[in-house]
Amino acid sequence: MTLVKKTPTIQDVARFANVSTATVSRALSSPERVSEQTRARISEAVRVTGYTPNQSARSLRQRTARTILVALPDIGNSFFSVILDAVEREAASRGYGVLVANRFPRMDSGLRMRDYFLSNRVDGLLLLDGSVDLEQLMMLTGDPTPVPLIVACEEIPNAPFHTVKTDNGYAAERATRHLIDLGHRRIGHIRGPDGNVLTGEREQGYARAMQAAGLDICPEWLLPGGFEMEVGRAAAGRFIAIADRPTAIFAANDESAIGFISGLRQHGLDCPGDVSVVGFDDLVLAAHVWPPLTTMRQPRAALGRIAAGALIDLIEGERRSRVPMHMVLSSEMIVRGTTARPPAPTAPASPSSAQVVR
Amino acid sequence: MTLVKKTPTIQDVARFANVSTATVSRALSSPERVSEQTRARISEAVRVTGYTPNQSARSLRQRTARTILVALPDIGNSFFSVILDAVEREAASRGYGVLVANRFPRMDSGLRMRDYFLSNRVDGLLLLDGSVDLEQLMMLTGDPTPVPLIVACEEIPNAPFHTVKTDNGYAAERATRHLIDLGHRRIGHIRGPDGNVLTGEREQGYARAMQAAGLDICPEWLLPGGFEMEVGRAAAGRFIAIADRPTAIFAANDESAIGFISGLRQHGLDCPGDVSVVGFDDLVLAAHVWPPLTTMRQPRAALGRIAAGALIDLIEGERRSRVPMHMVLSSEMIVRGTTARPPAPTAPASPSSAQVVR
DNA sequence: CCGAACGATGCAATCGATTACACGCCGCCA
DNA sequence: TGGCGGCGTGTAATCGATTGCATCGTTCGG
Repeated sequence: MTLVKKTPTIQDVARFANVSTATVSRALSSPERVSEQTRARISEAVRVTGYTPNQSARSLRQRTARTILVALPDIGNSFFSVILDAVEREAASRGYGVLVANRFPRMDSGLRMRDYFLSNRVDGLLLLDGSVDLEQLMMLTGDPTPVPLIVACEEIPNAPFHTVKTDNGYAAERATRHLIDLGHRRIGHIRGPDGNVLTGEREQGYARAMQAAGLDICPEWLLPGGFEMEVGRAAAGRFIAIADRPTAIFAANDESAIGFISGLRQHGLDCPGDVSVVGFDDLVLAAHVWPPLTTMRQPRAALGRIAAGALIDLIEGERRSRVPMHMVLSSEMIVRGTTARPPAPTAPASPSSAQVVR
Repeated sequence: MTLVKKTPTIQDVARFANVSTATVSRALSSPERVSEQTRARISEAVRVTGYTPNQSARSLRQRTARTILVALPDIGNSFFSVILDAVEREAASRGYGVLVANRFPRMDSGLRMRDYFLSNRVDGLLLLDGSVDLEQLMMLTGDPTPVPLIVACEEIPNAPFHTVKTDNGYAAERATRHLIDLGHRRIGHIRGPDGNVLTGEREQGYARAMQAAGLDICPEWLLPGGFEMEVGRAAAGRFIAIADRPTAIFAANDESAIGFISGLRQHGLDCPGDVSVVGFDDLVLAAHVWPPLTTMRQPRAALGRIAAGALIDLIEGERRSRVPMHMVLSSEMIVRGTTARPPAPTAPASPSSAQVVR
C-alpha cells in the first residue's frame, strides 16, 4: 500500500500549475520574465509539491556544480580547520557547497583533482597548500580548460596564480622587533620546514629586523625546524647546547613555539624568565597554554572568507584576468606572557663567545 | 586558431574505439561483460582521449551522487577536524566525496540538509552533532524518502538512528577510578554543557565510580561546565571558593580541563601538586600543555573511519535495517602529568566540613 | 540438424532541468 | 489598417551516461 512517493520534479510542478516546464524553470531562475499571476501559481505549486531542483540535472545542463574544492594538507590541524570554517561559511552564503580534499599533496593529488574537475563535480579550487606539483597544476589550469584557482596562505613560487596570504615577512620583522624593543640582543629563530615558501619569508623578516637594529646573527641561533610541536621540543635540545645562548627566540609558528617552551621546561629553563618566545599564527591554543603565548596573529577567518569569495567571483565572472592578483592581509601582534625583558646577566659574557653586540 | 577543445565524452571514446557508447559504459563499470579485445581497444581509447566520466550525468541517471554530507558543530575545533580527517580518507578510498556543513545546528539546518538530499547532491548524512532538531531530522529520514544517516560521537535521545560512539560512561568511570586509586577521596567534576547527552553519560560514570568506592559527592563539587576552555577557567574561580576543596577533578573534556588548570594557576594553585586533573578526549594539544594532561583518549580517527564506512555500507546496500545499530568504541586511559597522589593534609580537616570519607 | 542458450554488442529511452527558437497576442505608431 | 516590437509562454533539443531490450553469432545438447 505504502507506495514510495517519488521526489517531485519540475514536471510535477508544471502540471500542477498548468504551465510548461520551461515557464517553471524561468519563474525560478529569472522571475521578472514571468507574469505576476503565473509566478504566483507556480510558487504555490512549488510549495504544495515540495519541489527542489535536482542539482545533477542542472549541473549536467549548465556545466557547473555550485561546488568548490578545498585542498589542504591537514584538516586535523586547527590552523587549517579554522580557515575551512570561514570558507565553508562564505561559500554557503553564496549557495556553494564545499568539498574537501585532505592530505593533499600526498595522494594522487593531481589525478584526483583533475578527476574532480573533468567529472564536473567542482567549479573551482582553493589550494591551502603550496607544496603541490606545479606541473600538474599548470596542466590543470592551463588551456584548453582554464580552471578557477586561488592559492591561499602559501604561495607557489613562480606560478601565475591568484593568491591570498598574510604579510609574512613584515610580520616576522615586527615579531623580532618586539623582542629587540624588550632589550634582547641575542635572538634566535626556529625555522619552518625546509622547502616551504613561508620558511624563507619569515626568516628573512627576522633577519631584516636584526640587521635594522644592528644585531648580528650567529648561525648557531638558526634552529632547524618545522611546523610541529615535536620539532619545537627537539629544537630546545639543540638550544640548550649552544655555548652562548640567545635570550629570546622567534619561532616560525605557534606549534613549534609551544613545543620549544615545553622542551625548555624539561631542561630546567623557564619562559619568559630565562628565554622569551614569540610564535606565529595565534592558534586558539596559544591563549591557553601556560604561559599564554605572545604571537603574530594571522587573520585566518578573514583569509578564508576572502579567498572563498574571490574564488567564487572568479567562477561566476568568467573573466579570468590574465594577470594574477595578490592579496595581502596584515597580521597583528598579540603580546601575552611568553615575552619579557632579558634576564640580568649573572656573569660577564665569556670573552671568547662568538656573538656580538655592536 | 586556438579552438577550445571540449572535454571528452563517452561518445568520443566510443567513436575512437569503434563501438557504441553502451559498450564503453559497460567496459568501464563491469569489464567482465565485454570481450577481451574490445576492452583493450576501449581502454586505449580512454587513455588517448583522456576521458573522465561526467559525474553529473551519472548522478542524474543513477540517482546517486557518490558524496556524503558531514554535518558538524565546529570544524575549527580540532576535536571534530581530526574526525573529519578520518572520514574524508575513508570516503575517498571508497570513491566518495565529502561535503561539509559547518555550524550545523545554528543555521537553517533542516532546510539546508533537506535541500542537499532532495537536490540529489548527497547520498547520506554523517551527523557529528547531537543537538539537532529531531522533528526535522525525522521528516528527512522517515518515509517516503528514507535517508542513510549515522550519528557519530553523540547521540540523539530516543531517536532510531544508527550511532557510532565511545563508551563515555565507562570511560568516565575509569577516569574517576584512576583518581581514587591515587588516593583521592574528595573528587569533583566539571560538567559538560547542559542539554548535551554526553554530559549526563560522563557525569553518571563519575558518580558510579564514586559510589562503587563508597565515596560521597558533595553538590558543591559539581561545577557547571561546558566544552570550552573559558568555561574551565571560570570553573576554577568557583572551585577555589569551595570551603573544603576537592583534591582532584574529573573534567568532562580536555578543553575545560586545560582551562581549569590555567585558572588554578592564576589563583596560585598548582596542578598536580595541589589538585589533580583528568580530562577527556585526548586532543593533540593534551600532550603538549604543561603539565601534559592525563586524559581518556577517544579513538577519534577510528571513530571517523568506522562511521564513514558504515554510512557508505548503508548507502550501497540499500538494506536500511529497521533496527538501529549502535557501535561503541572503547576509550583508553592516558596517564600523563596532571594526576598525582593527593597533597598530605597540612592540618586536620575542620570538623564542621561537609565532605565525608566513610 | 534444429533450437535453445549464451555471450557480445548495438539501439534508443531515460534521468530532470535549461534554453534556443518559435508563436501568439497586444499595443503603438505611421 | 498594417506592420513592428515586446512580452509571455510553449515546443523540443540538449547536456552525458546508464540500461532494458533487441539482435546476431556461436556453441552445444538432444
